[in-house]
Amino acid sequence: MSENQNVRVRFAPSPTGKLHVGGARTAIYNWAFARATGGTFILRIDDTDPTRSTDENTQIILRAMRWLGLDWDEGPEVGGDYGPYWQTECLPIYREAAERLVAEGKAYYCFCTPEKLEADRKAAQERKDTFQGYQRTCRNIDPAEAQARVDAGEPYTIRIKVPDGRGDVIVHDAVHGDVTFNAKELDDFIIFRSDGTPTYNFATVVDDARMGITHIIRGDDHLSNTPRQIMVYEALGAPTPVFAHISMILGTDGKKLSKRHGATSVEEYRDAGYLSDAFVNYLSLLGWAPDGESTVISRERLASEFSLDHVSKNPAIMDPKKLDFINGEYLHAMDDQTFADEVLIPQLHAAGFEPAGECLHDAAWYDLLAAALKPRTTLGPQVVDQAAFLYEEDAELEYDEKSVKKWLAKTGAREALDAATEALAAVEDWTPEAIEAALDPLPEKLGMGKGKVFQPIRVAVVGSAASPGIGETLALAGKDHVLARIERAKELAL
RNA sequence: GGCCCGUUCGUCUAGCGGUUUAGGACAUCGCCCUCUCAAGGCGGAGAUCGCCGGUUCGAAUCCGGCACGGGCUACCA
Repeated sequence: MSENQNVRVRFAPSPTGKLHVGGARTAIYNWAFARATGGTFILRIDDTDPTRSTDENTQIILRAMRWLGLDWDEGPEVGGDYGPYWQTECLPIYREAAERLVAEGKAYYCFCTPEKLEADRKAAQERKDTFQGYQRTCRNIDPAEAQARVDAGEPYTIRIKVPDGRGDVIVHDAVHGDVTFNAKELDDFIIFRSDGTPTYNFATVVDDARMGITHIIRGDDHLSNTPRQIMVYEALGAPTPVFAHISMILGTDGKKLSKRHGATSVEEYRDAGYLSDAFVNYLSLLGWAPDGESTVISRERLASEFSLDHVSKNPAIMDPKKLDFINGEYLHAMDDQTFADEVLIPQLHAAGFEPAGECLHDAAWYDLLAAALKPRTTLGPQVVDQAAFLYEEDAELEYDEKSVKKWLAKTGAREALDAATEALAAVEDWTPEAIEAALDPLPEKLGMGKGKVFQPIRVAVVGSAASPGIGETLALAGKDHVLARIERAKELAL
């Protein structure tokens, strides 16, 4: 990747809402591309729309970026040599750039009212013109006259002047290849509104040029706007960057992602218990594949192997099942200690099983619980249901009806529980190994299958027929509780 | 209306004219392991590569048309 020594990329969200998964993936690709090429990753806040942009949203986005682990080299909080990194602070810069284009004859004042534009558009439609854009009414007004009208206080916008005979405008796109547009189809579009604010297509280009952005990785809804933006680069006399338009992320029904698909924002995934690494892993593979084989890709690998030519062109449907699988892979790869500290214990606190800031058991107990639950968990909060039986009062433990019917209310169950009581009461060192050593001889002694013996014990202690191994389960529950629960369950056993 | 983009198993994808009886992963199904539930191991099913033509000895791969989906065409971003 040494050919891209001076790569500068940017992620430029508008703080008009939370960071959604599509935006997150765009951010990830920009970040990964910068890291893989040894370039610079810039974060810029595109808040030109003051009515919809809020500071709160900005904070949410910054928080999401940090959670995702996408560190930026320039931007809010870290600064940089190409500031400001907030568009609202750049208004004079845009103004100056636009005025300069007018002075150079590359842009012009337009005095058409919205009503006139609307009427023109309608007329073009009725005439069935292939071109339905701006009719260039004000393009040839004498500059001196235009200036006089501006000075007189007449409302105006500023339009870019698409050069006559510009011919084909070619967008060099790293994922789509060269995409050709005919300049004749391009509007003399507005770069400055009558209220004195710049339009998006102008402001971004001014900033991207000013910041020396070399590659623009963004959603492919911008592809059609790109030739317009190229007109601005050319008017500004700035080099045009390489573009990379990435596809959309869709919901499971193949439609645009929306609330009815469940979680759409990064923070919702964080709150649901997904691991940052797993989430980034999943999202990066949604539209990019290093080799077609790998499913679990470390952040390090992403940051060293990411390349634009392996980005796919077609929209991707979000698959929650695969996200869960990958999250599980990361969970299972943790050591027990880490799983206990970062997943298990926080979840127990969140569930209210243990009082905030306090641990009811010793470290060894949590490690044992972690070891027992880790392979059974693909998403953090799942440990809550699995551990719930450990936090019930013995007398209030609820029995799952089906499990009782299948294992307790059966002949032989009573016999098994009696034998268990005797064997377990004699266990001195209450560890999984010792418990299993005590229980192991029972099936043969009683002449029953292992299930016939162990399942009634399990249901008695857990309340249901599913739990980790019997040794671990009983060890975690504690000797006194186990014996009490078995005693209580005998009433249900035949 | 015009312009632009996209289309490989249910899903994410590999594939860049012959090595492809189209590979992997998730999901699904079955088997093994087993005291249950998971995890893990093994295996199965699943794609006439959107459709129709063309180029070629040979096409998922190149070209054209069509269909379907999406985007832009705003004093939204």
